[in-house]
Amino acid sequence: MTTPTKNQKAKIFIVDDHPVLRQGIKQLINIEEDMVFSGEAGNAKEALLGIEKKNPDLVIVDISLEGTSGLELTKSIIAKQPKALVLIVSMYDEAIYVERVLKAGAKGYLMKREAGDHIIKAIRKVLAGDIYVSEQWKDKLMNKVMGRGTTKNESFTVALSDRELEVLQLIGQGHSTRQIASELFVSTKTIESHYANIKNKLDLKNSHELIQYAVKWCLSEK
Amino acid sequence: MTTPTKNQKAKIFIVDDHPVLRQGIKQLINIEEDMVFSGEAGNAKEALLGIEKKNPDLVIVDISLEGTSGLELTKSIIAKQPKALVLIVSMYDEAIYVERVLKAGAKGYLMKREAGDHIIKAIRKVLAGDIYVSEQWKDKLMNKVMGRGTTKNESFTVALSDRELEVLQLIGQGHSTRQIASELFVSTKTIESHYANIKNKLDLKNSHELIQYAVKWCLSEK
DNA sequence: TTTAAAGTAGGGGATTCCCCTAGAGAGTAT
DNA sequence: ATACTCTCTAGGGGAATCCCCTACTTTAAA
Repeated sequence: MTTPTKNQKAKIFIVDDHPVLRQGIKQLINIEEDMVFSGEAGNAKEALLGIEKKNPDLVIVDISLEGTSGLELTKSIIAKQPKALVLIVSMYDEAIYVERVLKAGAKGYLMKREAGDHIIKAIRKVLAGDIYVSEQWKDKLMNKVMGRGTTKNESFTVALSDRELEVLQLIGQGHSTRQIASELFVSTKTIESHYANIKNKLDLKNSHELIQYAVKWCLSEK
Repeated sequence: MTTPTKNQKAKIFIVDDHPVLRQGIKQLINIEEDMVFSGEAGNAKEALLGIEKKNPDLVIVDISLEGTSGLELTKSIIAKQPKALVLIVSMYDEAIYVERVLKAGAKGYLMKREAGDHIIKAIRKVLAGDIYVSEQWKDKLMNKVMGRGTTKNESFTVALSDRELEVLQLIGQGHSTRQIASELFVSTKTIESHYANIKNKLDLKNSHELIQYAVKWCLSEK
């Protein structure tokens, strides 16, 4: 991957299994003067081949590819080209993905629902060497990083305690408060406390959001 | 809604909350000589206003709109204009949706993953007064209609009603009972009833299992 | 026409949620 | 050593919900 000079257009490669969406992004990119559509792929295999061939400046990757996920593809790309610029697009607006994606080495996370000019903005920001995340997540991620006070910002994954992690897993498996309490041989009140602490740490509004988070977390750990 | 004469281009209206996707479809339509992009909307409310104003020949509706679902929007459109031509596009590849959508009055069901020329093909078919469904679903739907007497429910979610499915989705998105009730303008008691019915139909023991199921189902693409 | 299903909603007791406070023990910084 | 922080534990109490009922209306099917 080469850095484009000021007179060269940045070459953008798109990996998404929705042809129409590729078309839409392609159009948006080619309207701009400082970037140009370089190639596309509908799955991870084609993507790795195409990227090697076209040597783009930035790769846009859909996180929910069929077969190999966008997350895995990102890791593969970064493994081959540590300096590669990967911008993830996703249907999901979930912190769980934002964090994982950035940890995997991607330089940005963008929701498909966001308007077209956001995509261009995100591309420019990543090309400039910055990290792009939506405004709404910037705050949340900041809170998470800052909230731990002195601890180093090596990871976004919040420092849940062992016990909290254990409870989170059981929640994700669909167990009720009472069930969890009896499985861990403690009071339901204790589990309620863990609920509250986890919710605070993860910045979740209510127990439904917690369960949602827990289920997603359990699924993504596989 | 007026039928276009042979010399008039068919006006196509797009409802989708992904701007990039609208852009992509718009491009594909405007390439063709017998159709033209007429207008767009990102949600149900804008859609109903825009459709009334632009009076398009065909409306493309994304099934997974935020707020009012594409299914509900389709029903509203058909209620206002029984002869309206609605083509549903979806990220999802589920029989439940195909059936539901056609029962709601839509004239076609198309997956976003399908290539661009399929969309044009689908639009032409619907404009001609036919029903469009993907080849793979044609057979399945036929089998279902034919052999309805003998075969039982092969899929769990098939048994859920429209409303129940809507509630399941909102649960999967992490909304609370109260939230869902106010979003759907009904009593919390009604939502509780839906909870109970869904649990029975899906054979789930408690609400935590229901939430777990809902989240997984939402993630695995409705 | 009868039957069934869907959508609505209420009663009422059991349970859980969600805001507090709080103590014991482990680890850490000054 | 002392003070401070974090973890794990658990309770009080009111609000919310769950979960078992019943029940009415409307629409669809047999």
